Amino acid sequence: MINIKIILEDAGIKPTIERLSILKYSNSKNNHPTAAMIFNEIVKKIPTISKTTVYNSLKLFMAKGIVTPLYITGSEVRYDFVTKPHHHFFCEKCGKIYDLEVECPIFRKKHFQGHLIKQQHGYFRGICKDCLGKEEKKQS
Amino acid sequence: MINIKIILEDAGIKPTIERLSILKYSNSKNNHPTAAMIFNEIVKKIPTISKTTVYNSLKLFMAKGIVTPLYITGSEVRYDFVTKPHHHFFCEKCGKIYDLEVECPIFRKKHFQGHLIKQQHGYFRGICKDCLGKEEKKQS
DNA sequence: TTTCGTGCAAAGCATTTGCAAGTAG
DNA sequence: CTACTTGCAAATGCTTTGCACGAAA
Repeated sequence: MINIKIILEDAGIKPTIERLSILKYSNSKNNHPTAAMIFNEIVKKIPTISKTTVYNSLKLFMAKGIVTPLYITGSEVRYDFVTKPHHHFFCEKCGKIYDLEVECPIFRKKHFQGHLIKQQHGYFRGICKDCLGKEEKKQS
Repeated sequence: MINIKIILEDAGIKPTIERLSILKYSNSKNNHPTAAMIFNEIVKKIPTISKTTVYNSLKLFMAKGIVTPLYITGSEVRYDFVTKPHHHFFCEKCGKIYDLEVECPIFRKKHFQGHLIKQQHGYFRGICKDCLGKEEKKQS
């Protein structure tokens, strides 16, 4: 069980109710939400929250390395709670992003062809097993 | 030597001067340009060209599979002329994108954990060898 | 009091859309 | 004539910025 409050305190971030909610939501549902998804969910419980605060908080979390941005869809940033290194699969049908654990030597290298590698990330795109299942049902 | 005109004709696209220029530029410099970079370059030779035409043409090329979008920087789409499968390294200092040839079994799979994989892309970020070289010079 | 956090409104950018005028066959 | 292409201008959508109010130490 992860303690959200301690994560913020360890990073030197004051744990306000807004920040706790934002970090909790980006972690709990494991759905790699957009800023809009986070806002729409939290505004139900904290009606006074603004999008500015969501963006401010996410920016702060990124600076501290607590969340990472995923540029997988092209039109909007998805936020990923940082745990252990992993990769992502984006379903073009339902828009869901799955975590993938992939073993490959290149993903452990610090240098490649003279370049210093600070981040590496496997992006996969296609149709997820759930959506494939629905297609089969339709046809039968 | 690639014949740009034939590529367009084979794809069923009428090779107008604008489209030829756009495709030529996204291929020749091998710099994975943004729409703005393409526009700024071409407007020097064809002063009447509009950004709309650049976007229209790129959309058409993507629909035909002639170019692919790269969502590597987060703030803008970079366009990649499609040749053989490869991966990308983005330099945070100079913004340049390098092609990488990486061998890894996962990048050849069509299915993974039940998902249908249509595209896969290894995405690396850090500091390129040129910028590393410049840093060393400064310090000495 | 001084600093920090919040949030409204406006601005900024990349991209898309509506539509009118031009071109090719 | 008909279908396609171009390009201006306006709109859209995500994100950032300016600024003022309010809370905390």
